[in-house]
Amino acid sequence: MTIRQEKVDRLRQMGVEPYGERFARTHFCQDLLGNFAHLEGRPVALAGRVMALRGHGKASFADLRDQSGQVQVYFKIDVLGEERYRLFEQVDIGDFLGIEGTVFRTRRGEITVEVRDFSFLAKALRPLPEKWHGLKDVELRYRQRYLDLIVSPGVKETFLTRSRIIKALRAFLDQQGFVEVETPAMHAVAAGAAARPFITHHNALGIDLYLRIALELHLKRIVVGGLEKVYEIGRVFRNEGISSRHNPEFTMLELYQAYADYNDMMKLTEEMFSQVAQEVRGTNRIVYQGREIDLTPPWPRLSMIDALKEYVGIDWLTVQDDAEARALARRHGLSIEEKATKGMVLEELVEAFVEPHLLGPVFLLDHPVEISPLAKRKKENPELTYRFEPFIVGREMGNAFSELNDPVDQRLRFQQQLEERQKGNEEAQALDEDFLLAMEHGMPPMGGLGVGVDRLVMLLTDSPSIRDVILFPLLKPRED
RNA sequence: GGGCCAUUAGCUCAGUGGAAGAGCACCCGCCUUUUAAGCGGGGUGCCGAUGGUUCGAGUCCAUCAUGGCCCA
Repeated sequence: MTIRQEKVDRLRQMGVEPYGERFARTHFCQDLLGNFAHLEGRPVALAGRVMALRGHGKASFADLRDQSGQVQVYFKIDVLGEERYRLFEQVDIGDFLGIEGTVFRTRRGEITVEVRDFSFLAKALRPLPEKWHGLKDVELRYRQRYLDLIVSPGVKETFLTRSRIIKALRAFLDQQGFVEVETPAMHAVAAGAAARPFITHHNALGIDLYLRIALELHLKRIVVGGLEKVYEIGRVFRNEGISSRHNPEFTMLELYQAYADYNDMMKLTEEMFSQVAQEVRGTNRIVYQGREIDLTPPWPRLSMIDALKEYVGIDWLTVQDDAEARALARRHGLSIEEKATKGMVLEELVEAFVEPHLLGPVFLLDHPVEISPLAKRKKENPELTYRFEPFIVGREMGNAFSELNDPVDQRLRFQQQLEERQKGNEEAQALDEDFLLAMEHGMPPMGGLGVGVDRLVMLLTDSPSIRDVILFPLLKPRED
């Protein structure tokens, strides 16, 4: 570090500014590799970071990298003259240079630029990680993601793919006639999902606010207002633990379609996943962690009750009450709280014995009403709702329902959630009076869908951890 | 929250109670088509932190910190 600082000082003494300004680049590195026939002998101007140096006394090779790729550049004292060659001797691996020169091919066949002039765009004071093994320390990879992007193979591609996935989602929804909207991230009431919120404070208003845990209730207000197909792709925040599948802030896609139901949402989901996979992978048959998954629609529909019968052999329809449900689950080795209701037990059983087996893609449907306070009850069985979750590789990829639009029932459901909360369930949903006010003005029946965008990106980039698809995952600050 | 594992040079790692090491990177010298360039020389360190055991601790023990994996 001090040695590199001395080089900066030396350059300034030589009258050269180590931190340049605008540089008029004519080509990307990849252009030279892909179009050598047309560029041989022609002048080009490249800008990028020095990735390697191979000195030969009075001539030297360097590898210059830009976003498109990497190309070799050749500095020769005959061409540059002694003075500029002395400047070149101050170049380190990691520096940003702008170079001008002519394209040729070396004896060994490598496409190279013979440098006629160059300038320092940014001198690096710290070295890059080792070129061969790269960065193995995952903590360093996340804390200094810029280094990870430079030296770890595939990382840049993952995030470029993430960008293409989000573009493809937008393209699909726009093409289906959905309107993209933006709703507040700071809420007076954190509702719309079962999760604990982050609390923040507004000084001028003198009130606490919550970072949103879902997009749902504001998007529904918009449908009340007459926009019939809306979506938002946005960050939500949940104050919970961190794991390879959970980051406290993550990206949700939510969409709502008036006059549709959850069957329409299933069709939309499978078409959307399929189309996005085609767009970024070029196929419906993707491989995730060694398993092949075929996203071609239609996906199987499996009700929770049928799933329980199929995977565990339990006939749920014969279960009479909460106590019997709890006893049944305990016989299967689950520890169930005394206050758990029949519907909660059903969810526990399915989560424990069914979900891990759902390689999918498959829609798991018809969730109990107690755990689905925003979903419409099933006509033929009011203990259940028109709700589904798409599962792929045993992983919940989203959540959707025919949305409850009866304001009286909605109030009742919220109140049941409040009772839950009083019993100690900190994740029970909050009552959003302002949302009820909107619904009381008349909310059309609609289908709604939420998709965990990060999990979709994991699936389509074959990434085992959510941290592989979030550029800066949350970490504890370092002490020093 | 619980269990297991990791933390040594800028990076990747070895070092299993007795003199802090290797490769890359870096520094000095040589080298005008090399490419994980090469040749010769140089170790640049708070061994995560704090206590303890011991004649002696990178190594053993305890606590803490950060991270990873598994579980709740």
